Amino acid sequence: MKEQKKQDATCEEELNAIRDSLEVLGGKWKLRIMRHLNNHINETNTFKKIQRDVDGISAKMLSKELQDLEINLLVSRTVLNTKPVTVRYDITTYGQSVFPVTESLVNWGLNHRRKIKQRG
Amino acid sequence: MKEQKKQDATCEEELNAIRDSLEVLGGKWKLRIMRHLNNHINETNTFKKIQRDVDGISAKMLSKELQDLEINLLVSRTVLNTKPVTVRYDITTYGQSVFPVTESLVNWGLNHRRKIKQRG
DNA sequence: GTTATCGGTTAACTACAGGTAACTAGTAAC
DNA sequence: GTTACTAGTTACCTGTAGTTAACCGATAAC
Repeated sequence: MKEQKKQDATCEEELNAIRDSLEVLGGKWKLRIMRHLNNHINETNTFKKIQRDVDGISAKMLSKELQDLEINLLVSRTVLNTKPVTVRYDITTYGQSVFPVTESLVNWGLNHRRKIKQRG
Repeated sequence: MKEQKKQDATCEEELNAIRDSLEVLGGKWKLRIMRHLNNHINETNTFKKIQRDVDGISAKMLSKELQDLEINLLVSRTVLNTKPVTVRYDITTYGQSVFPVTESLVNWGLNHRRKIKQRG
C-alpha cells in the first residue's frame, strides 16, 4: 500500500510534467512558430514577416503565442530602432531544446500512422 | 526556393505526425488510463475497477477514452464470462511503446519547471 | 417486487481554444 | 488630408473537450 501511494505520487508528478510540456508543445501554433524561427534563424523575423510565413495565423493568435513563448524563455523579443518600429523575434538556445522532444513525438506518430493503416 | 519548399513539406509531415501523437497522449485521461493499466498489469482491470482507481473520471469519459485507445490498438478489451458480465481491459505491448515518448516529455517538463522557477 | 451489481449511453450544460473582423497608435510618403 | 506600413488589441462568435446527472438492459440476492 505504501509502495502504491509512492507510485501514484510520482505518477502525479510525471503527469504534471507532461502537462507542462504540452502547454508548450500543444496548441495549434506554438511549434509551428518555433520551427519557423529555427528554420530562418539568420533572418530578421519581424511580427509581420512571421505572420506572412506561418500559414493561416491571425495577428491575435500570433501576438498571444509569441507572448507565451517569451514568458517561457523559448523566444526572445527585440524592439528595433526602425521607422516604423519593427520587432524582431528569435528562438533562444533554450527554445531549441524542445526539438529533441518533438523528434520522439514525430517518430512515434509516423510509426503509429503506418501501424493503423495496416489495420493492426 | 526548392529547398525551402522541400523543408516546409517535411515540416508539415512532421507536424502531422506530432498531431497524431498528441491525439493519443493529449487530453486529460488517456495517459492516466494507460499508466494505470501498466501499473496494474497483472490484475483484472474491469470498467468499474478502473473508474474507481482513476481519480475523478466519469463513466462517460472512461467509456469514450477506452474506445479511442482500443481503436488505436493501445488497449485490448475482453468480455469475461461472468455474471454479471465484466469486461477486462489490458494495455497492449504496442501500447507500452508510448512510455519512452512520455519519458522525454516528463524530463523536459521537469527541467522547464525548474528553469522557470529560477525566473531564467 | 425491490435493491444492487455490471458496462455502459444519453442529454444538457460549461469552459476554453481558436477564428474573424474591426480597431488603435505611431510614422512616413504622396 | 489620405493612404500605407509597423505591431499589436478588442469584441464577438463558434466548435469542441470535458462535466454532471439521469437513464438503460441484463443478472442476481433478498
